[in-house]
Amino acid sequence: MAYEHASIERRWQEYWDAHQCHTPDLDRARRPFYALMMFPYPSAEGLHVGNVFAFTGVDIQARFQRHRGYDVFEPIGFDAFGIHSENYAMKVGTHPMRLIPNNVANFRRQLRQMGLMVDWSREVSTTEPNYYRWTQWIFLKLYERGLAYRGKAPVNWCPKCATVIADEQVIDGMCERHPDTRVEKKVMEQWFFRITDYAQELLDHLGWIDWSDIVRRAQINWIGRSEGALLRFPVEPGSSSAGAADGPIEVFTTRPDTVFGATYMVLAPEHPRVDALVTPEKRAEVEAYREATRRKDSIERMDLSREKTGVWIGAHAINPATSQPIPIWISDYVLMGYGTGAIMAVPAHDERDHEFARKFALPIVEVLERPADAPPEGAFTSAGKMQNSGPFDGLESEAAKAKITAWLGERGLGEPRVQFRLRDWCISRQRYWGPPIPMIHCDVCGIVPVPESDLPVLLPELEDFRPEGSGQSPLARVEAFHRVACPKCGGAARRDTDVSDNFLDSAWYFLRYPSANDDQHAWDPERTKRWFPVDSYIGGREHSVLHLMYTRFLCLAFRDMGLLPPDPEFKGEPFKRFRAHGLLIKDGDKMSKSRGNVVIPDRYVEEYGADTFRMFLMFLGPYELGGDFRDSGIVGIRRFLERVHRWCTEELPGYPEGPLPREAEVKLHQTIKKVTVDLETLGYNTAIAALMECHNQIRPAAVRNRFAAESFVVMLSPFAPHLAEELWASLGHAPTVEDAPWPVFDPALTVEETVEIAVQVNGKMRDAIAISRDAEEAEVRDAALAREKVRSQTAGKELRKVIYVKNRLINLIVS
RNA sequence: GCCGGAGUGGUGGAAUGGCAGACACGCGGGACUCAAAAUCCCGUACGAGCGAUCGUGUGUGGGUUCGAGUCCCACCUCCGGUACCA
Repeated sequence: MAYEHASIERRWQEYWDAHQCHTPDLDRARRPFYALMMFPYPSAEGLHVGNVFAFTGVDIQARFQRHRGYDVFEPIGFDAFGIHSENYAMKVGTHPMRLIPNNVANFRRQLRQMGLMVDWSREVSTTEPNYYRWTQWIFLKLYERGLAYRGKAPVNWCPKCATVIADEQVIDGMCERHPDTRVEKKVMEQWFFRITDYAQELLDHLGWIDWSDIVRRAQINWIGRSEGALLRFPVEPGSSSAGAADGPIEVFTTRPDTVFGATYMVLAPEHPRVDALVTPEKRAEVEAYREATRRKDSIERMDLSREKTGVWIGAHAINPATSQPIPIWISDYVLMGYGTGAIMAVPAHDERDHEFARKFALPIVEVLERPADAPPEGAFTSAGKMQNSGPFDGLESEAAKAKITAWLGERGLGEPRVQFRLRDWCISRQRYWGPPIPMIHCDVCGIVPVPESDLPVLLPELEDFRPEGSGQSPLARVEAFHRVACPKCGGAARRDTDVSDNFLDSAWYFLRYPSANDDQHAWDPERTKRWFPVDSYIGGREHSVLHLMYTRFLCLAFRDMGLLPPDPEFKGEPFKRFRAHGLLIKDGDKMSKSRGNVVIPDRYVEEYGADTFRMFLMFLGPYELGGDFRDSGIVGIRRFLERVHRWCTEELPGYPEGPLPREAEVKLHQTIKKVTVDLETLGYNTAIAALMECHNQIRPAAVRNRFAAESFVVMLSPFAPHLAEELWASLGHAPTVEDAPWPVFDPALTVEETVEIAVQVNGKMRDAIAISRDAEEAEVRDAALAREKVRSQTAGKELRKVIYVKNRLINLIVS
């Protein structure tokens, strides 16, 4: 009987559904294991093989744990809010409310045909009111806690998206979604979440959480902690009468040791003090520069090769160390968004300041001795011995940092300071396709949250949902939505017409899954206690800093609000283990819609079956590195599964029952060991290779051995679940193979009785000898020396030394 | 610039410092067949040789070691991330 994948896969998918095989009892599970895959973003093109690659890796993990006796919960949902969907809807001219259900249905069909062990009874969808009411509820909770605030800030504005986008969505100054569109700066009033309150804790936890190293590093860099000092530079009295009265200008520096070399200061053009500090005769020039900066888009501003520009604003500050007046400049190389938006410029010891000073002929004072081996020109940016620094001359600069900070501190001119690169999370989006922000603006009462009992704030159906480009959300055009009575005073008020960032939708979805059908809570406390944190989360490294950081932040905040149980072990971290999988490469390029090289799985599933396709994707390369997708190899997997099928269903019944030959038995036990380890470490490609090797060896033995056949089928099951069910039944078992325990190997049977030992002469391979296991050196040496090939190499020479690695190799050193 | 990752046969890729190329694809040969497909078997890094065999070989150049794809140093190339962060 041929391997007919279509009927086999249909049969078992129907069986799983009919018997609810993948719907664990969430309240009574004794050994819960939460296997999470990343929320798919259903697009019209449907699922592509990149998604399948990702999900299959999760499913294999889930099935493996199920065989190990865990109650596995593997949920899925759809993340269909957001700018991607909205832009696509505009492109095809269909309303997202009508478009999304079709896309989701198509996605669901494709996912089902892959044979994932997904609990379809707990599917969630971010665009459903019963989901986004809780997204809005989270907003309210953060607001209550003081973690949501309204701020005016220069934000990234994409003219094509016609909305504000996050820093993280700006790629090289271009919009993430429109690589040809430069992102502009625009000052707007926005909602922010105070993720920076958690900067230190988010950083600390990265020291111990079990996550892919690459993601931990990316987050560490993103948080960007740096230690230094906050220094105060008084404005020179008289140089700017209006500006001096507002107190000193604060700067952040990591090099307080070089403060004696600060010969000028630079403020960001947007710095709020500029207006008051500028002298009348300089005002016109300064205004012109500030206007030019405003118009400059971020790509221009970030271009490092560009020559430095700037304007002296006419005023002076006092260097707090030297008490000398230094000029105050503005320049766009100082960013308002980092530190205080102002710097002390030390041209001798900072490359940027050096370049600027050269251009504008500002004084350069070296306050560190330049070692003889350092280049004589340019800024000297390393540590060194202090000079021209008054009482600190001769000190090592590293040691001087704290001393100078303390010395300035005595006069109230400085203090130690830790600065983070991480910024608060801008939540507002001036778009249509997202959950409305549940806030009301009242002229009398100010900002008033929507009462919880009024949630959800439904997103109105709006035929023309295009953004205007004015910065106003399309929702502002809907009078019935916009105008509302103030919940506090009852007077006329206005709803916030922005929607929240799509990253908020996906920052808590895994909390919703176990409580997907709960109308009373966002997440049921008892269930959450049992299923949180998530045991295994596997996803793309493109989410290293955005999704994964926001998610961690929310969970730490929920923990502090008492919305999540205290957790001394994982300290509120949502994912016990996170692993980043690799990307699929196609024709030397990463597979993506924008490159137009995506591959759709349907054709392959139809022709070869889901099992073959799953296994093929896992065989392409190391799961955590990704692989090169070329379909030429898929027949290899197909042939393998056909052989296994034939072996189980046709050959085994005719074979005599009996033990495997020793060699095959050893191979079997070695394979169990190897596959077990490989599944734990996501080494799927080598696990498959090991199964093939094993099969190639036990099949020719031509015996019917229960343990061998059953072990093999169970090990195959995470990769090829439908076929494994079929074979499990053919071996005489009742369904389902998922309940079969993972095979256990006998360590004594993982080692051969005789081993082949490599023989080297002077480090060069010359021969190999078979000898009994754990043989003593003398025995191996004598055997080696007796070999013809060895003799020809050692003839007439003296044996100087023997290096023997048991069961591996012997190296004879002769002279 | 900085931080990661990767460079191994015709191809995808294997290799706790110990026989480089497992496992596959492809290719060559054979069996079966009237023939083909499918299947099965054998071979397949490169060079020299009829051959046994010998030599060379994991991006480049050095080094450590009895022994290096693996460790160290200095480079080159590709991919990803990030960037006037003071």
